[in-house]
Amino acid sequence: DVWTYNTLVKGLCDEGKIDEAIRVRDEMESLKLIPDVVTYNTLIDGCFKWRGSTEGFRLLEEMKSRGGVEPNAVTHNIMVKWFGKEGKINEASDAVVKMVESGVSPDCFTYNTMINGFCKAGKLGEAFRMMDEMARKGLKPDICTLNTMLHTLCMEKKPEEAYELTVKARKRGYILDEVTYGTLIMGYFKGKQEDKALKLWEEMKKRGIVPSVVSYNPLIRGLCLSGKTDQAVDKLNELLEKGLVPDEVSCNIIIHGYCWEGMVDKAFQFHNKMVGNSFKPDIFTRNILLRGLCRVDMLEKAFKLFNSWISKQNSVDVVTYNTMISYLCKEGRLDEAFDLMTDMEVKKFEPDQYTYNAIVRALTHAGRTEEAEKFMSKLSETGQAVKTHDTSQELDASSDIMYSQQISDLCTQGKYKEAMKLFQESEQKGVSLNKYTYIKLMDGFLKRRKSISKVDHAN
DNA sequence: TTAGGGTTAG
Repeated sequence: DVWTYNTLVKGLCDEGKIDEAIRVRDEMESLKLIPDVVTYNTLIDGCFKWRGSTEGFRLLEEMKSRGGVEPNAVTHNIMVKWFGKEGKINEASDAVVKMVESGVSPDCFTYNTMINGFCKAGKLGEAFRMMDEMARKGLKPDICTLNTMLHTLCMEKKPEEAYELTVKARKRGYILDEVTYGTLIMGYFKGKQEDKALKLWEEMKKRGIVPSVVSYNPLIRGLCLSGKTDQAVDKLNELLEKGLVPDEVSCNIIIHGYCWEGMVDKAFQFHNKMVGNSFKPDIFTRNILLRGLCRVDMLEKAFKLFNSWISKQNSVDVVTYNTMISYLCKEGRLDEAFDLMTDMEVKKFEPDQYTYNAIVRALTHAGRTEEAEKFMSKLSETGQAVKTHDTSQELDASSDIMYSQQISDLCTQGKYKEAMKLFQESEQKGVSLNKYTYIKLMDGFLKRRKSISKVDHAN
């Protein structure tokens, strides 16, 4: 029946076999089994993932015209997700507006997707506005919302604050999961607090959470970051002993660890061993190994590998090109770097800030300042120029402190509504609040959630 | 049966 076929479609989409998945849809039609909204949602999501947005939109249209199926909340959430992933946060917001217009209410999924998008785009303020809206609509922030915010804090190297938040969250009834701990572990390693990370690993197990690759990978990555790749391998073996299967990410982490320590031979040895163990090297693996070779000055060997990949479909990307270009630049082999840049453009890979940065630095170093300036302007055209301060943000620092202080105070007094109002005002003025203020606001949201739960129970 | 949080490269 339709469910059986939908399951098949999902399986094919997961493996990236979109053409086959579409053929299954056609087969359904010929058997007079009408593809439903689930069939199309699965196909649309798969298309966005493997074929990009153009194909995704085409299928969305096809769903309405050919299938006569109307988009539901899941369809809209898929759109919001992919806009967010592409960093098109405005389009994502528009998608939510469209969703409302077509009579579908944004749900917890929608909000979490948007919040994640804003966090990834570095727009923490917008993320908080979303959380506020969510609360106003009576939707409770859940463990995914919390994990998203934790991730953002950890990326900002504030693992302590993230941890404090989880302590409070647990007191308020949140059940922390493996993702929570994996995120915190990553955060502590990032903050060079290995001991705390390891303590959390134990705490997680003590609380009855059985680790899988989801939490093993951050631990393994952390050990590699601390220059303890051999210990990381021990953890990988521990994972194997438990009957768990390391994924591509786990293997790439270890390979990167060895390369980082300059042990390229060991990296290749491990790579070869794991390939025999059903590990499928991907674009990450190739880029890691390539950079590893370049770092120890084995540029010619790197070139040999690079040339062997370049003719194959999907074997290289802009990172691969940039790796070669930047090491050529370091060696002062500018002409070859330019050749590669031309080649990448022919192959439809857009040079980005890394490409231009490498070229500009090499040109400056060679005293070719005029050419360097020409590329500088190209760099700014990419819209991802080297970090310069936005002058509009350069307000008097005292107003930052003032707003932060006042918002924190209001939170302490439990006046979250007023705190939010002031927060919105600060956003409009472009004031940057300190991290502590964000913590206080988050804490406020958790408290609000608790009071909502209480009402639920009372009802 | 479909959608959200985490882990990998420059």
